[in-house]
Amino acid sequence: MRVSKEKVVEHRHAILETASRLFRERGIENVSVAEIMKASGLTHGAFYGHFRSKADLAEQAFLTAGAQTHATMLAEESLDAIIADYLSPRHRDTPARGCPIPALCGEIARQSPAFQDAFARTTNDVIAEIERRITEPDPVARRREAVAAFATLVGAVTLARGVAQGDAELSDEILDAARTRLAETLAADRPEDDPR
Amino acid sequence: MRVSKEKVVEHRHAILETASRLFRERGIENVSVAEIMKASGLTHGAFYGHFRSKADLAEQAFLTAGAQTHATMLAEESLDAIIADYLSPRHRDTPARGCPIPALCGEIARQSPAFQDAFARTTNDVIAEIERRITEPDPVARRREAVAAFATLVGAVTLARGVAQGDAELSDEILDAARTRLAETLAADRPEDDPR
DNA sequence: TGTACATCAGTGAACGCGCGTTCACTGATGTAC
DNA sequence: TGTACATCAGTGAACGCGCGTTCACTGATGTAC
Repeated sequence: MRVSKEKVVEHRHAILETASRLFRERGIENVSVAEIMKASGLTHGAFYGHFRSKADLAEQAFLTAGAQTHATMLAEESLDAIIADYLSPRHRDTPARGCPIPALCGEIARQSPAFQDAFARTTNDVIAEIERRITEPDPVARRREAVAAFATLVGAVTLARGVAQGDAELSDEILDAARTRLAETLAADRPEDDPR
Repeated sequence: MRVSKEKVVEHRHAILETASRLFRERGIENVSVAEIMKASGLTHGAFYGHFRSKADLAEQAFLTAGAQTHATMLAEESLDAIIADYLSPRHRDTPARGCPIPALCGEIARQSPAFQDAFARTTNDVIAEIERRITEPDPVARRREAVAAFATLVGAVTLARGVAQGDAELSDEILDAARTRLAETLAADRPEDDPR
């Protein structure tokens, strides 16, 4: 049956949020359209009134999650705070609410060119947000440090999630080691801030 | 029709090698049993004479790839050579022959507990191989550096693969930045070797 | 060494299942008068 | 403001397809004599 215009907007929003959450939690290919629609309080047939295809939804859900992550980073004052959040057990254990980059990185190669472009752009945006908080004066070195730092963040979260079930201690160790390493690199960038 | 005992061994080996290659290239869930068997020169029905299930094959294929990667690392003299290999465009572009850890990390959470244990063990083995080549005398700091270095390696390869189609320049930049960062960390560990 | 037969690796049709997507239908919403 | 009707969001059955897995059958291998 037909529903009000307000409900249509609400439904579209619910589908996007549910998909964004489930895709990060279990991967795009492991979540079905029917499951997303059921979790959004609708039946699967209504899906194609809101999105052109599952691939279209996946791309928009990624952008939604990317924008939320970017906004969270903008709100953080210091790079230390961003790193602490990114490498927290909480971020490792709740990918559904976390950064979509490590969550979906492995599936990107099989997505559409438009999705791959969006993924690369979001990655660049996040790196830029890190760079803005590095005090190193040389712009080339600063950019390089930001890229390397993000690689460490993504690798630590990805690996920590991968070994979480098989070796919980190693998982914690990975997060701690990455945090310590990044803190040392940061400190070296601003010796005047670090009295050691 | 029945085949010779030698052929049986050859067939099992072919299935394992093909699966190991295809799983790393496209992920376990995106390669079918039928495709593996066809690429191994057999029909899908013969599969269950060699392996109990696809999950069983996946676990053994991972261990095969892990052992090969471990052997390659053992053959490398220096940590710099290991890092250069791991962060090479060649490793990024041919996951089928590369380290199975970044290739399969994202799918591990959905595999059997036995598989997850094997994944964590292999990760620990690779980290130990890195640690053995770090000159830092304090064992706690040395272990920490090895764990952080591997997180950076895995993150750089994973991210570089993720953005390879969408932004080839960024992909190269990620590999270079991680290599530079690790080289600097390494140099700091052995100031007597680094005249700068 | 040669023959007869039991063994069993491989074949390919078939299974039940879940997937993404389509579509005829329903009935509440929104609009024209 | 009240009524008649056109619109269209949502429903649920149905589609073709590929998946992992099973199984009756085939015919070359390996063995007992």
